[in-house]
Amino acid sequence: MGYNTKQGDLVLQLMRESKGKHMTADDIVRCLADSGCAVGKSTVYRHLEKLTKEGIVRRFVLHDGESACYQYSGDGCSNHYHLKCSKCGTLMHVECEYLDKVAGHIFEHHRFTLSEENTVLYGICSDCAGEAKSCE
Amino acid sequence: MGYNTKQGDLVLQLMRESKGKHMTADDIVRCLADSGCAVGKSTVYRHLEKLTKEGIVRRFVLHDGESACYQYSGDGCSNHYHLKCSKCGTLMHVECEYLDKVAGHIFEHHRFTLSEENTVLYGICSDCAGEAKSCE
DNA sequence: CTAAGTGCAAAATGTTTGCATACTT
DNA sequence: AAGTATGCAAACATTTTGCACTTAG
Repeated sequence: MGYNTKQGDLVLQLMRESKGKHMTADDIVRCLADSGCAVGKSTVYRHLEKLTKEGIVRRFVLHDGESACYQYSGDGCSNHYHLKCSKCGTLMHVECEYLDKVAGHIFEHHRFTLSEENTVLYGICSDCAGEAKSCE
Repeated sequence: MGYNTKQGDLVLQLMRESKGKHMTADDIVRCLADSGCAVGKSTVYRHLEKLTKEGIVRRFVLHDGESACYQYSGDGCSNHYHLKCSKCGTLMHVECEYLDKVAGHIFEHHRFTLSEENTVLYGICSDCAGEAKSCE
């Protein structure tokens, strides 16, 4: 896979541009197609696998049966937490110094290496909390 | 689903007996079939979904594309955090003042009401972190 | 008797693979 | 030219769903 190809560049470039965000394989396929540079689904998967192995991209699964997400991990990738509302399903991305310390606490006091990107904090978002409990 | 059925009992009973262990839906189907009490796959899925909603069983996704695991969560599992090792699957129950404050922080700063009992923190336990990375 | 539960097989994902063709080097 | 990468379609695995049939209340 040493060859340099248009498709490989497109995938890497998109991931790099989307630093901070995470997207599913399908998002990537659609995004590339929308920008007029369609790349085959299998090709996208193959590049994502390669990039993941190389550590350039990180792969993680947000609970349930949901599909895998990929995120550029390149340089100083700011880890962020995910808050998911159990009612409406909204996923919130949170960057927060205080929360970053939590991983440190857990490691020091509970001897457990927290994986922020694989962890989803469940609860109720303000919209759902404020409204009547009817959307269940 | 108020009805009491043989199949429902079998699934619940198996989960209860397997307290501490976790198994995939397929494990459960196979296990029941092996003990001479075959239960249809869809029925097993339906009961697992119900039990999960009721909080009697907890659902996990340990790794990437792997299938979901279910574990009896029985009684008194509220008010503390769960740490799940992505390698060995061990579930740790953690009570901790510091972590209790996290929910407060999230509510105040991110307007999100965290649900401790529905949240599982994923990472690597000290046993797995200490050993060679061979159990993958 | 009526509503709910069961289980098969088919559909619906999300991901991987086989293979002929196109592209890199 | 020789070997890789691509992309379609088919294969896969897991979970969900449609529907006729059984069972609990």
